[in-house]
Amino acid sequence: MLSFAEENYLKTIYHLSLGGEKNVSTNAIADTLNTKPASVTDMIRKLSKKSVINYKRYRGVEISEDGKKEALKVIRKHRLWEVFLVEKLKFSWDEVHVVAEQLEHIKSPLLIKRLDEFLGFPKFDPHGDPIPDENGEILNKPKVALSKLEVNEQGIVVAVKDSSSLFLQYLDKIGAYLGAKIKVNDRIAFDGSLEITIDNKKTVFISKEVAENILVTD
Amino acid sequence: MLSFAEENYLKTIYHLSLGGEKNVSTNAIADTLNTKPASVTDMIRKLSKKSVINYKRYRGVEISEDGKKEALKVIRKHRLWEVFLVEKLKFSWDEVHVVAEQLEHIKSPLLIKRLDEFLGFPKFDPHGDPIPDENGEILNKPKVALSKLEVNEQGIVVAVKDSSSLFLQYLDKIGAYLGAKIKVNDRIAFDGSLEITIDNKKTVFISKEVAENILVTD
DNA sequence: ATTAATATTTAGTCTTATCTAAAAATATTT
DNA sequence: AAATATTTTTAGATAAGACTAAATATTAAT
Repeated sequence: MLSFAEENYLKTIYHLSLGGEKNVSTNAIADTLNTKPASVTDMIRKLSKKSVINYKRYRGVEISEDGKKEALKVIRKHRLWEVFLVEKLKFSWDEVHVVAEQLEHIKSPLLIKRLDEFLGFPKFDPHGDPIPDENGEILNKPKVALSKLEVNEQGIVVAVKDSSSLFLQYLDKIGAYLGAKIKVNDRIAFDGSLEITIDNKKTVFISKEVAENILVTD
Repeated sequence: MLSFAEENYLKTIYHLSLGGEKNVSTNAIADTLNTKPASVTDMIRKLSKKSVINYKRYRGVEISEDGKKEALKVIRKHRLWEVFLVEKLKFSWDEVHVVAEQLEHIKSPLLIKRLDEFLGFPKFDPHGDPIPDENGEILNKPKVALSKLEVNEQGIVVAVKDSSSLFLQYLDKIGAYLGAKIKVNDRIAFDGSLEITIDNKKTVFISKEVAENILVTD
């Protein structure tokens, strides 16, 4: 059984290992967890002993199959709780993360089974990220940045790259909710900004940077 | 801010201080928490420094006003989560406690406010214990053991003294749910057992011991 | 009122998770 | 390829929460 801290490290390693390189560096882990590299080395030892990661000194870590399973369990819990908070308790997009960080560590398989049922077996969390099933399988539709669409193409908002409060609040303000349909009307050659129409109602301009941080599918 | 462990100690001290003596002994705390007296002394020091209890060496502890408030906050969370588990997630009486022990430590005032709303501002938990409000106020109807009723009197099941799984499962079996109306038909002089009718439907015999562990109000 | 029994505290140790400072290994630059 | 910079690890400390064993207070019993 993993401790809270161990679960957090493992989750971080899993997330980092999705971003390119398969070997995750000590510093990268320390940075995302706001701890010191020395602490990371200590924890890595423990996780390695529990064989949820593979580790060679000075060579970074690779998550094992077992570790991936454990990480996905935590991520499943996190995302299910986020759905609960938004759909049942009327939390806004940007308020859920901190609370879900705590709830994800509650140990009770029955609780998660029943929560899943209660929520109607959701497949995506409020940020549009897929919820792993009990076996750790993830449904993965191809996602593309809004900035990559051609003029007159459209897509459904399914996720964001930047999930800072500031960004999510901005999206709320312009009405670019999860599930919103966005059509690209025009691309301004000067700065790459876009004129878009949201849900066939509102037409706004967004910067290139914003468009790069909104992910859509068709 | 109190840690998980500190919250658990404080909750225990609060509960113990309701049972008669105002000064709670080191051993009593150790017994209910399944720790050793030496560990209790250590923790008592910490809690005393945070002024949630008053402590004099060898004289046991008394919970302070601040401490009472903190304890009631935790108890409020515990009982609200129990309502959620039973009413929304279809947990049975005897499954909720262990999970609520974990959920009660989640730190988010907003979460509890919204949960309370979502549940319709319940006043009692599934065991019939009152839920403190945001200010720590408890609604307290006088409760009496079923064994104390006269023949032909009746009452509503509002709580149990023994909340072990075995007992709760037995109550479920005979249909003596929270809120059930129980009428005492007869008292057997030989062993003090009772013949009762539950919800005007089912008539069963229960032992004196069982009757002493069911609490009712009128 | 001593003695015996019980309760409580102290002293010292362990584990988990963190830190700082220094040493060692790896990467990068010139 | 030697020198420099960066990354990672080691060594040693600290704080929380728990433990055992021994010492000290308090309470009960003769």
